[in-house]
Amino acid sequence: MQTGDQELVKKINKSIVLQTIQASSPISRAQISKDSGLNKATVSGLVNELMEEQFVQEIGTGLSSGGRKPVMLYFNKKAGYAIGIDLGVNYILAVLTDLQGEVIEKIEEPLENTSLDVVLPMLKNVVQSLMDRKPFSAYGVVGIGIGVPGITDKNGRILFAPNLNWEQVNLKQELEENFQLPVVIENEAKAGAHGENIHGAGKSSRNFVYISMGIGIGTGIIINNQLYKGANGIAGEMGHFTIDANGKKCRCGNKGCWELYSSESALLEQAKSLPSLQEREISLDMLIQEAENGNTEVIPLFHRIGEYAGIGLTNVINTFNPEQIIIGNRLSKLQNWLINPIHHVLEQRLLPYYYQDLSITFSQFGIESCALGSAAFSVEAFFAENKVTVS
Amino acid sequence: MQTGDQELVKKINKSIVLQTIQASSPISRAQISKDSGLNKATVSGLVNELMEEQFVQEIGTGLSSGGRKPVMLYFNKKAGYAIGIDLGVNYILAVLTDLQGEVIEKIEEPLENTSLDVVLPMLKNVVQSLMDRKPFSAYGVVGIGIGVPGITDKNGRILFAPNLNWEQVNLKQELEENFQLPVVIENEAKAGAHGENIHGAGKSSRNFVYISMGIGIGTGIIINNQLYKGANGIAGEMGHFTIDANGKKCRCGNKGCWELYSSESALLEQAKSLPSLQEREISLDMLIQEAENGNTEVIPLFHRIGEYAGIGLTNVINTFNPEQIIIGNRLSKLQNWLINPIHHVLEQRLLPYYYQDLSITFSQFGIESCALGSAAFSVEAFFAENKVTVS
DNA sequence: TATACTTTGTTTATCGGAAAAACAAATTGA
DNA sequence: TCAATTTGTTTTTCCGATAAACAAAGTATA
Repeated sequence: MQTGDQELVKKINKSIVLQTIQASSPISRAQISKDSGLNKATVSGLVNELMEEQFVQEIGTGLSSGGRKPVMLYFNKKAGYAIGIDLGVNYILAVLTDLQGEVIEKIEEPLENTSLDVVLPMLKNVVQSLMDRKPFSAYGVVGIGIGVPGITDKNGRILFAPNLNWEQVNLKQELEENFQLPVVIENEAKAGAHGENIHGAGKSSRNFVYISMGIGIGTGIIINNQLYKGANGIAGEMGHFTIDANGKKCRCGNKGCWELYSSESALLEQAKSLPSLQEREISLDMLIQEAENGNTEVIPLFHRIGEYAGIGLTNVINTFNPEQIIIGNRLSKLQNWLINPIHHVLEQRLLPYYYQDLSITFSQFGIESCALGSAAFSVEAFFAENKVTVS
Repeated sequence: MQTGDQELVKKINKSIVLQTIQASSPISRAQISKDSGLNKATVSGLVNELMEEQFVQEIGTGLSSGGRKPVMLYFNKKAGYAIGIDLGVNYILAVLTDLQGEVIEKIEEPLENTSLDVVLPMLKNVVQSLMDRKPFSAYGVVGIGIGVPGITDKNGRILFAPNLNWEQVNLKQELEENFQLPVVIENEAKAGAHGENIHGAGKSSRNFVYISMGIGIGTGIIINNQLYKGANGIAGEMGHFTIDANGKKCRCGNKGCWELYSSESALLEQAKSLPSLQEREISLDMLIQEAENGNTEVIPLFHRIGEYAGIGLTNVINTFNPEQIIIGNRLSKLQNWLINPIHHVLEQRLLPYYYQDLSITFSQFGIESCALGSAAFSVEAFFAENKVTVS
């Protein structure tokens, strides 16, 4: 049981100080004291510790406001680095970020074969390349985070990833042994949600749902600035809720799942039967091209996808009453065609109390949310080790 | 911002001590120390304060385990009382409970007219009757909690209660002025969920969803032993998620809402067209009677309601990955007819990872969950005032 | 029956950390 | 030049948890 003692108090306050600096740097000790409510002396002491630990540095003096000039502090985001990877179904996107989540290096590789024998060596290569390119720093690379398109348990085991055709894969152990670094494995949508929460469109919301619209639909639920994982860590499979009780059979066992009507798969499937696209190679980018050229079959198709997105979102919103919905992953490219049908459906189907304070946003990072969120998981694990929490 | 200081430490530890006593009374100071990890001296001090505040009392000595006999402590649940009310669509159920949630007095009255002019005086009467019957105690009645069938905002305002035909009602203010006691207003399903979490079937789960199957379907979401309310306090309207995108129009604006297929309304509506029940007054109790007598039209109807309950539950489970689902309110009386169809549908539609550790339970209190949960809200608010938290 | 050992609960001493107060340093403005 | 102000450190005080010592009350055993 977690009891209260001085250590806990210090951890709480040290976190407050560090977070204040991160959020408002450059900032003086005096200002931190005013913002946080902590005593000046307390702030001074904690700042000194953080400086010894290399997490905070003095940058010089600021402007006087009628007295002694303040010494400005900033968060030393270059004290260490993290690696974040989005293991997609047909690509690997890997980034090296600093402690603030800024991308320093980036590697993107296509994935033609998803068998573990192929993917694992590729992953190791990619990680090694990024490690080799890291700048010198106090703590070096502090961890590796990976977002995967499937459900994972609390120990980082991949239970089931249908689109990769994986079952029961212990990627975490494999990589930890190889690199001697802590590895975090999480579902791709959960990682994306976290990425948006820490660095992206969800920075100012405490309660939102991130909808990853890719090959399928995954979701990440942020409650009180924390990722909700559920009892076994597999909450958020809202792509598989029924929106048509007697609809098409889904691979998951259910019928009429949302993602059968509103996802990249659904889009490509439906595009196949458009007369104007017969005998052509169909891809997302190609459809976008067609729409931009004014193809009068593709545009209504996009609208229909948007309407079904709205129907699913109605469920999400009735369930969570979020401040915000963030739509990410590949279909966020369709933003311009989706946004109106979505709003139209929501206006029709939602009670006004749910709709009035709600904002529907598209991902700031497009496809990078997942890799950034994964890197952020590693950064947090590192800080937690150091008796500080950031988020 | 909530900073860490000694006061916080004390509050945390005092809560731990009180909760340990509540959970394991009778218990000695030494045992509390072992269970909680707090030092003996710390426990002694905090227990003394709790005794001064009348929340804890010594009951005598226990058995020796080879040394000095322990002094046994218990939670003085009679130090105060709370009033909890379930404002149903056609009844008012009010209870007077002790601080542990044990029912001391109970009043149930039918409600023929839901206009505020009728309901408000009745409510006041019922509360006054319970107040008059309260035993003598240190703190008296500490608060009033009310569960209502509608959505409420964070200030206890009833925004919209379609079945009562209420909009924008400030019940809280009205009653607080009348009784000079703190009043908590909450949605009926949220209160029920809380009741089950504190005292009922959900006592041993940290993550569960309570499904209130009454005239409609409401839900209460418990995450980490806490009620999730959403951004505006109106999360959990899962009775209104679409399970048939092009289905019947619902009063909420949406189409194909779950509660149109699996609720008391849906049941009664469908029962009307059964040949064997023509020209008869149809009610829930009457249908149960028929089913018990082996009516071969009613039993399949119950099964169908169960199947649709299962379809909705699939969505709930894919979303939350809960440890437990608790089904309460009036349709919990149909437990014996619903449970098999529900399990059958879940087995078919859920991935095994969601199903394997999940338990589907029916409410321990039947219809009383809401009143008990409402009373519990008041008790907690009272303790929070006293620098202690219980839950 | 005496004595050694255990367990319980209180008292005392110590320690860590926050806050308040005092102070030193740096700057502005009159 | 000096008063007023702001910043940041040092000193003192206070609070609460913990550890250690102790007192009280029991059991077990020779």
